[in-house]
Amino acid sequence: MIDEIPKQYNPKETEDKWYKAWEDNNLFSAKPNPQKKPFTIVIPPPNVTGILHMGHALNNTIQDILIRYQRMKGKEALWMPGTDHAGIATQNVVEKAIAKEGLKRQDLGRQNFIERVWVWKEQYGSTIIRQLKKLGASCDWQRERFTMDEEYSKAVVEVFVRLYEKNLIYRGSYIINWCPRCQTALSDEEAPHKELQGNLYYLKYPLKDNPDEYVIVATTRPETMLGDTAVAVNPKDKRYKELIGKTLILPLVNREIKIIADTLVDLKFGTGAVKVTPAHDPNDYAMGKKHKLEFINVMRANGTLNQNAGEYSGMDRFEAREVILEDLKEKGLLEKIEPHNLSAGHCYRCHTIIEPYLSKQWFVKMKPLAKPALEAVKKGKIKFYPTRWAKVYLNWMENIQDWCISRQIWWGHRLPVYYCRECSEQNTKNLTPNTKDGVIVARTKPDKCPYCGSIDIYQDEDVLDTWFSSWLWPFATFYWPETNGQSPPLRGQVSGTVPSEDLKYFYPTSTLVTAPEIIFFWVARMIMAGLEFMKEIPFKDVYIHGTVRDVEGKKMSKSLGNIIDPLEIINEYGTDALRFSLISITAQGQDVFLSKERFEQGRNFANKIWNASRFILMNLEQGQSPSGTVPVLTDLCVFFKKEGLSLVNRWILSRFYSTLREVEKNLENYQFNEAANTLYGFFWHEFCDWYLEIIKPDIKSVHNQVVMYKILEKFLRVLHPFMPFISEEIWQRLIEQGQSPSGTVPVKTSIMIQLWPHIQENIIDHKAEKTMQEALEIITSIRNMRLELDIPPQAQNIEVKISTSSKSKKAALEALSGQIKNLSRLNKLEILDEYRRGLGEFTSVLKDAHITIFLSGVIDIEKHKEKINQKIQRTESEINLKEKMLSDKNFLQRAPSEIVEIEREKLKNLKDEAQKLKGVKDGLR
RNA sequence: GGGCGAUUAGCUCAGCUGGUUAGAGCGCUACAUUCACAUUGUAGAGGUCAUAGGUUCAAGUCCUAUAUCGCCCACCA
Repeated sequence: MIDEIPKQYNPKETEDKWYKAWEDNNLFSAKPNPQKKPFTIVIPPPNVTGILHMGHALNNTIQDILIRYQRMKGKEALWMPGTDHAGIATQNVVEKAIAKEGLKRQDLGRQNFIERVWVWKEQYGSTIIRQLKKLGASCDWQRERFTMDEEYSKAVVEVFVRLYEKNLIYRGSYIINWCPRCQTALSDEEAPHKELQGNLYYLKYPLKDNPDEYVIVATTRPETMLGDTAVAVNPKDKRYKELIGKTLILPLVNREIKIIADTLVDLKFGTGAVKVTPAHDPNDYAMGKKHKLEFINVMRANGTLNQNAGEYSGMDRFEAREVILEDLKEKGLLEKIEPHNLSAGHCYRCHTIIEPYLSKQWFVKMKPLAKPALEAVKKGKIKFYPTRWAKVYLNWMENIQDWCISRQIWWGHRLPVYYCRECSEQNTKNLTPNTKDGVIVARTKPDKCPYCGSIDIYQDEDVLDTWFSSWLWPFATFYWPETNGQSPPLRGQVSGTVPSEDLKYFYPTSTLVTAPEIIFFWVARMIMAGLEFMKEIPFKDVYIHGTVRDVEGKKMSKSLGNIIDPLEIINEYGTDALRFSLISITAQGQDVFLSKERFEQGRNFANKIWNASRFILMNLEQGQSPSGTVPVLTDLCVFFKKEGLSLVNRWILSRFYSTLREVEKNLENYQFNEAANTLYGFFWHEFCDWYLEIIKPDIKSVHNQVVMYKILEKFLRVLHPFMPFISEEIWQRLIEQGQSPSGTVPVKTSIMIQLWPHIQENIIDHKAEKTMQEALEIITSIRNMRLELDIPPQAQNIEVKISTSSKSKKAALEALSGQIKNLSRLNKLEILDEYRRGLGEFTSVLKDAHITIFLSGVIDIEKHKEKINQKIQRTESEINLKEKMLSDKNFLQRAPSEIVEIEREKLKNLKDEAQKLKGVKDGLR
């Protein structure tokens, strides 16, 4: 049977097999259980158009670690999965697809187009879900949600109506961010500013009274001059004082515009005179309102100029810019062009430069929602990890602007807004002013107008911002607002669970794991929505992880071609390797710089675990201990009372529990890399490199059998959240083999539902750890000496004497002498309590021990002397430092006495060591 | 313009609340293959902790500047 275990771990043979087993046995599902505390994570829903990238891999690995850990800790752990309909992104993808057939969405019409999107969604929308499964994500898939599910959409409508009724949603004409390519309004967050290399154009606007005189204005977007309706100067500006109130002739259009005074104008910028285009700039818009200027829109939705642009009508905005500059230049009205760096908003979906555009949109009033959300973080009800993100959050929240939520696209939640044609006509005629412009906001389409009774009613064409549904994710996924238990059945039919109970039980959720880019879009808004609609925070902790970058620090993106595909890594190295490598290099909240080679570490670790386990399985007695008195799996505590354990076993057990404690602490503090590295170091460098090597010759002893088995078994459980597949594979083999005939042992079940090992404080033995540490140092020194003295590795006729004046150390060394001989490949070892120098020997000095090696062959005495000399020098310089320190009155007075004691002790040891070294040196003649 | 982060070994990075000799992975050097594992083992080399001040008995760690790189936010037309 053992022979069947291959020498190399093959992830492909285990991963799909175990994932299927977990799913088939419903191990991911969670439901309210009054016996247990809940632990809930809602997944940041990936876009349906998404394909798994490293960011997802990192994000979801972290969540899976948390969920698996808490599940093993005995919590009812729910990881709620789902996808986001991603309005603009998805619409763009499908538009591209139909473009291949030579079609535009307008050719299909709204209804048909949306049907196409649904078809697309059914076909490709589960790609990302399948990929998350490859990653080992233990989501409760029976609960999978989609932001356009029927029930979810009800929540969206409900929220819109409630906010409208509270006067927190309004409609109005404002300058918004317009993407001429997507042809929709965007929120401020969706139009991030990027630096652009542009120009500052100085244009001359002639005075009406005196066409030979000009006011020169500076602009970065000269094409908007066609919509200018004023020129503004600062009232304090002496240069223009005389001109305020005068009239200018707007070139090319020959419109008369006034010079107005406004403090908004910066005296130092440009010429101090600014052209005012109220329909195309937010500042100008404000001035336009204030000074009652005319609003002239010169652009169409697609970014071409409209009929107000006269002869430039039909040109693209950037094409028009060039032509207009040409024309101005011809008329001598272009003063100069200066290079100028500016920043402009870019569409976050298609990267087109945003046009500030006057249009009628729907907005959410944010200040009232922000207030409690600010408090929640300020009072520490919600904590950010790392804490610095709280500042970012607070800063944004304090300066929050109203949220533009209407989008002029087709894919999304249509606004629950209806218009009565009758009323709006009446209203334009100003006959019935109390009909709210015929606007009806309702949960379902009304049969007739509540104002006038007309049945001529139509729904608003626009859809809502995707984030207007995502911000409800922590509770809408539990079928809020249904609360009467009569809600729609869960997908996959989990019987006995009623959604309202779920919401009560699992909300507020525990931890949200996400990336910094999404704090404003999603995290902040979820907090506002949770507090507004649930009257409670949506989550307690927010863990913000870093961005995955390439080795040069660039964000990984398709267009840069610097992507490392997680699926390729899974294919090549295995999922566990991917997860472990990612986690081990991700310091809390720091960005991750990745190259493919990084994943070798995880693969190698998996292989190490595999082979160590293979070794243990090969050497593990079946079922019962050889003596028949000690069942292999008897609880350690009971066992220890009966039998005294060797130092080695006490040491490794203590090390294991110390490690476990460290890992737990790290996980509770969201220090995943620390946890992973602690585990790695323990298993590889302590358990494998030392422990297994030490016990190898005596591996069949009862103690060694029990301890080796117990540590592997417990280690696998601790490893499981990090490397779920390999831990399960080995666990299954181990449990089967280790099972005792008495049947008192854990039944053969999945590792993922086992309990996390309990820290047995009484087994942590610092003294044993220290003694062992020193013994290991001695072995290392002997090995080192062999190399230094060029003793061939095969040579075994080596004699060593270890002399120490410490009685306890002597006892420990005596107990370990067999192992020391073995690991240092010695033929004879003596432990003495006093060092006596003799001829033909070579001695190394440790803190309180001499190691003397006897050789009859040829050796390089000079080389050895040199080494000793170096060591003496190093020790003496250290002694100097310490002496200085210990003669410093300030130090003695102010440092805590323990520290002083430690330093004194250290100095004593150093002096001792120097003494011994000198003795050894003298012994070399 | 405001804010945040980074600067530690050849490379990529850890180092939590100041306190023994600053760590890891990769790479490098030497040696090792009847050994669970060469995706390995043993041993080793390699660091003025960006710079300058300061606080402290004590600074990689705290404070203040400076430099370089990166990110986020902002209505300089």
